[in-house]
Amino acid sequence: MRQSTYCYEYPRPAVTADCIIFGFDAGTLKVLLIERGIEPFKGHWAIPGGFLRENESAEACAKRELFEETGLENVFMEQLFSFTEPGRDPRGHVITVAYYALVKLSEYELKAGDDARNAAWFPIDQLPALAFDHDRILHFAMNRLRGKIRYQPIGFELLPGRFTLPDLQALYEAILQVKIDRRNFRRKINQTGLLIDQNESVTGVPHRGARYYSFDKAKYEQLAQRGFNFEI
Amino acid sequence: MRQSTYCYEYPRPAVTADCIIFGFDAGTLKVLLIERGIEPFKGHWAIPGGFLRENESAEACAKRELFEETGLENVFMEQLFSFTEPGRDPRGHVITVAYYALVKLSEYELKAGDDARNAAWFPIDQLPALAFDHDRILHFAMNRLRGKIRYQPIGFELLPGRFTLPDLQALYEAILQVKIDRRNFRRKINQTGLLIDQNESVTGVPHRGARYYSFDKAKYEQLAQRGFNFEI
DNA sequence: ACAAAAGTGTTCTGTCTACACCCATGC
DNA sequence: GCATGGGTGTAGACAGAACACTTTTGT
Repeated sequence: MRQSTYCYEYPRPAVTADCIIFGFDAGTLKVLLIERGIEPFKGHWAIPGGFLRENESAEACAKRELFEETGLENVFMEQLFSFTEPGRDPRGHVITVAYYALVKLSEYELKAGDDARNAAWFPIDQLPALAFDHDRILHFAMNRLRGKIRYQPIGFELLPGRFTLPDLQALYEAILQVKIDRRNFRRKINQTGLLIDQNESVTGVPHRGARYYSFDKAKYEQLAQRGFNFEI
Repeated sequence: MRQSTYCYEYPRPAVTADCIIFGFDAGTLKVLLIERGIEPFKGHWAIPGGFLRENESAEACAKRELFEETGLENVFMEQLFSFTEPGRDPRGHVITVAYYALVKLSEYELKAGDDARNAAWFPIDQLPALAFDHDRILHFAMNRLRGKIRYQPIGFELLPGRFTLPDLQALYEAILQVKIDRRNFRRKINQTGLLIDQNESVTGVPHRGARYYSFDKAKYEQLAQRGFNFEI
């Protein structure tokens, strides 16, 4: 049996790891939110997260939360920022190490269903009121994603293993919130030499079907080590 | 009188804020380090930092540490990363929210002298062995600085209010570790329109003295709000 | 045959790079 | 007058932006 209280000479804030989980579906960027079942902010939507366990790193905690909510593992995850102001949480001083993850919604669909808690995907421009300072954290994550997608090939983490160039372009347009010229976009992407042509096309659409490609991650990592810079 | 112990139902890691303090002097990028007077790592050099006080934000804590070590206030400071792995500190689970600060060494020189603890500036390429995982934190900070100086006008935070273009170029060369063409560098800087000519030159040197400039921070902030992007 | 989206090249413009000579100052 | 570093312009290469027509497919 474990002792029921932990005592320290100096006060310590509580520490949580929260994770903004982004997905991309039907041309729309989405985030996974959890409806809180307990106070404070009962009934509000919140970013998934929880308190660090004993001797658990924040990243391990965030990955655990992600797995519990989505069943997904081995996805792209990166530390975002730590929010440490007293007053963020009415229960006392709680500091949050925030992460963001990019998941392939196509893979997620298969595994969902363990919903003891109420979880839902919200389009990024149709968010409900959020608990705590989670709107601030989410804006932080959006800005990071917008900045990073331009010089790191992280967009592919949001698409299925096989995707089309129109898909990829729609993803960039949704995240950057700009229209991109089709010809210039394709040229830039092709110049990187990091797409593998799958020699297959979309079928069953009433127009020419787009070609499938996949991202050559191994090649990218080789090049990255030699100072190559992905830029869109 | 305050109670002598704090008890919580669940275990909590201890939280510190540490701050890498960068300075620039004589063409060299430097960091301020503290020689530890107590175990663990007694006698090793370490990044200044300390435990969060009750209801203190990590940023406030880092600023307090900075002021205690250097006497400087209102300097550029930014959150770097949080280090949360158990095992970082032999005393138990300690998570560190790391910051980095850029200080004008010219102003610092005036105020130094409150050295109860042993503090010293080390050139970035002549570092001693560091305590804990502080070498990792420092490399993190160097990479951030290198990345950020290219698209944010933070270099000016390391120079005196009045500086010359050769000074500025030396700063960029020291941080980016590349040689830059003098003419191209000057053109780029001038194109930003953010330097104010002080109509004065260096004197007392056995060659033509370089002109003094200052950085127009107010103008930059105006432009930044309208989407202007500083790029070198 | 037509509707709907995929695919493809060229021109123009502006920016980055490379490069060499004169200028001011103190000794 | 000479040694030292400060200051300046130009030509060629390259990359980004703008732009319109043809191709494929299902109905």
